[in-house]
Amino acid sequence: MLDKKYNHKEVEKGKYKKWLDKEYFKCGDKSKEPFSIILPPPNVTGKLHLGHAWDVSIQDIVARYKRMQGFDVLWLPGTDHAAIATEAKVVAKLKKEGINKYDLGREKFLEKCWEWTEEYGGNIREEWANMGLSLDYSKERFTLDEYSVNAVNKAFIEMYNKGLIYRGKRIINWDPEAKTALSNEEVIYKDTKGAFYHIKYFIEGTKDYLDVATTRPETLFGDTAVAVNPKDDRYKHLIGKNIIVPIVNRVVPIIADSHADIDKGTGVVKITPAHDPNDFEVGFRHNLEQIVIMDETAHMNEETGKYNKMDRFECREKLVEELKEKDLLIKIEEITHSVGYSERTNVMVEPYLSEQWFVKMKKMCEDLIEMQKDKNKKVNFIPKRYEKILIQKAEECYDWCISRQLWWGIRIPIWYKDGEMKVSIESPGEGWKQDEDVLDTWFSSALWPFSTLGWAMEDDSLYKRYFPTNFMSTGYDILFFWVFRMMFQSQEFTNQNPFKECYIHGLIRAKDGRKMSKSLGNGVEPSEMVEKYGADALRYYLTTNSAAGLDLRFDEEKMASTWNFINKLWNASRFVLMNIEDLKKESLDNLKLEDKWILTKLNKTIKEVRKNMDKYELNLAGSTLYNFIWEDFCDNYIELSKSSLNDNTTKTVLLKVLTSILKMLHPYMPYVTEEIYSMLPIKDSESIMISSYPKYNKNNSYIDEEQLLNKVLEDVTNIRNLKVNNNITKESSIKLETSKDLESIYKNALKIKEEQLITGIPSDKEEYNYKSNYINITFYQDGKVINKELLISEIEKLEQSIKKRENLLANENYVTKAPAHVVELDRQKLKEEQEKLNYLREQL
RNA sequence: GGGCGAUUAGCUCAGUUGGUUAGAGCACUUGCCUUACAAGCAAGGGGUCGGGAGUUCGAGUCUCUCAUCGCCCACCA
Repeated sequence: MLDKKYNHKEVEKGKYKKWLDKEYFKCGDKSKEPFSIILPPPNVTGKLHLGHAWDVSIQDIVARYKRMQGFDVLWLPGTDHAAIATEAKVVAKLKKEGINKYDLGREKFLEKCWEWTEEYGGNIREEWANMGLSLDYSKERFTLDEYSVNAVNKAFIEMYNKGLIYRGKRIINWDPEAKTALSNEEVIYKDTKGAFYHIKYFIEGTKDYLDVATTRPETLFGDTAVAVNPKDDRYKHLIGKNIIVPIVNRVVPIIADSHADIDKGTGVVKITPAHDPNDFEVGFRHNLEQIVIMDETAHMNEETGKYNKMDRFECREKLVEELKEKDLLIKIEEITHSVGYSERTNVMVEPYLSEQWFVKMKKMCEDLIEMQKDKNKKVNFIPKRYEKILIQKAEECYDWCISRQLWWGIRIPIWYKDGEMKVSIESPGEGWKQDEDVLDTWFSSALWPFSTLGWAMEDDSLYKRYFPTNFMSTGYDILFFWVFRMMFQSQEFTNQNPFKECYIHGLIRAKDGRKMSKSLGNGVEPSEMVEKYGADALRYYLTTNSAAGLDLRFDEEKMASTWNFINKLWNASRFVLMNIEDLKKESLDNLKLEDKWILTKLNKTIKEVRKNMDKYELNLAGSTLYNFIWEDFCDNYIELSKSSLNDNTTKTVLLKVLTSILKMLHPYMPYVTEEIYSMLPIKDSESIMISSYPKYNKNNSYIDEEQLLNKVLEDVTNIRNLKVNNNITKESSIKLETSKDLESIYKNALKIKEEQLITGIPSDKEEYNYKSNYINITFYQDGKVINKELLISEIEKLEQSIKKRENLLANENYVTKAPAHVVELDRQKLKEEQEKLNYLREQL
């Protein structure tokens, strides 16, 4: 016997281990059609947050659904070394111990990183288990294992040989804290208070100066020109003359370049080719010298004279003082402008001239756009709009900086000796030195859908069977970081897209709509919710409370109401199990009206749920189930079944409906459905996980009976309403006229006792009547206080409705143009309303 | 500057190719311990679907426009 209350801790205990022991999560049944999902690998040293919990719930639902439909499902788990994020954490930890990364040396430092990975790597696996995820752990991968490293090397070498990867001295985004280059995607722009510093630049040999405005005065040490727009009449005469950079007193040319915007600031712009991406381009066009004025920690270098070794911000302050003193500062105009910060270390990014490795993007972006136009090859995005966003990104693509001056990662397979350069995994021989840099962590992630399957391994059988994968799910925040890059890399190396469907979900927000973050202290841990409400409740809540692609505000009240729903399921199951214990053999020979009704509703529900599951509309499938279970099954069918619980047919219907409900809920709520399923007296498999998903069966539909009981239940509601409104008690006498078939249903639903029934009409009582096509019922009791107001307002409402409908049906356009069944429904409805109106008028 | 999304009940949100009276959870009112469940049951109240215009027999849904909030990209001397 089940407990009276659902206890998620009891229910969830031990089940995951059992599934693992039985190897239900393992793929490989060749007799079945393959279906594959690759889990987006979380940061190995991170924690599972609610966003992950959402993401993995979606995937597990799809995996379990497909498995129950008879697919050979591979859901491959893995973790990411997350180069910069992990390295930053290890550096911070060492710092606390008073150890400097560079003193430790590369090899020792990597040992520390591996230790860290071992220590924290288990956390993630534990949290996957808590969520009940049906991952095939025998295929688990890590972005630094040989599957990934081999693939990265193979891909790099191929791209290098094709000329898709090149080395160049460019302005990149430099993180002076982590001392590494970043890709554009790793820079976050934030509005920051700053100022325009207007500085006097004297024209050579004159006492005239130009007002040059800059937000970064300290970069003047690197100025090698001042530019004006060639069309700017104010300065035309100065083009070709020289100007003197203040403080350093360097003589530089005044050049004409369209980069200078006539309407912006003073129209004069200083050019610092080594410290600004636009200036770099200008410098390139005009063949200007590039003077680097900072070191890799964003401290000033020897080019800056007395400011040498000073921090960039301190230098700015001191330099402005000096400019003031020397009367070179015209004014300081405070502004708010957006400034780039490093995604990981949160320090202000410095545009920095350095030698880096890049992936040439133009051709691959064009190919991606082309492939997206091919119906058979494209990735289907859910929701669709993300395809457009991706194409826009591809249209304005720029080259991808892939080298990172870090140690934790996959090293670039390039070797140098005496100015020569060779691409190779192993050292080409004596005296060759490998490039010091590692690759952007996203370079390995981009290959993930096929590297994990053994694309670069001798045994590529998994790759052959499961690639391309069927389904990918991820948040929109990594659309450009990851989805985009997986697509072009996969297209480059396999000529096809890495997945057929790509489900994009939003971000989890706090209840007030703000981002969940450590600093705000409003974060919610999934493990906390699992503890409090169970994994089943968390999974169902996350996947049924928003539409695809939109953010979700986390609301613990809804978690609680999800728990209530499971408790409802639990108790309905309790009721069914209590009453079918002795069911030996299923039998449906004696179907009553309510049996046909619930079986038809069930059949419709199966159809609807499957339709939505197939479209990955998990919220719609979920709410269809919710309504069916709570309203149709619990509130109506179970109540009606109570009068015939000894009947084998009733028992069978209860079992059948419950079994189907459990199966359809299983992808959402694996634990509780497994628990209840295990107690069913008759079932088709040892675990619900490996049972088959309910199928729509058109022979199981009794449309007429369904309609009839729907009407009867409407009557029941109306009669209950009449009773409530008029205070009709259990002691009232009742005259009941209805058909034989419906009598017991009405009696049951309205809880009419035999002794209340009378045949004559008592003269001294007041009467209350309700009549429809199926029933004519009158209640008699003393002391009538007619609720005239209520009756009148009801009549008024009805009259309005009738008028509206009559007008509609009088409209020839409507009658001729609208579909026949819609018009027919209106006619029927009108008839019913008119009958009801007559009735109400009589009562008044 | 370019683009995307949101705006529906007091709150948080669903709403499929345009088609009966726009739904749910929570909150609210009234009455019930009816032996599956009081974390429940029964009956209710509450919405001119952000504003305006258009297409249509018919618009929460399609088109245009305005507003507010949010996000992404680009620029940022």
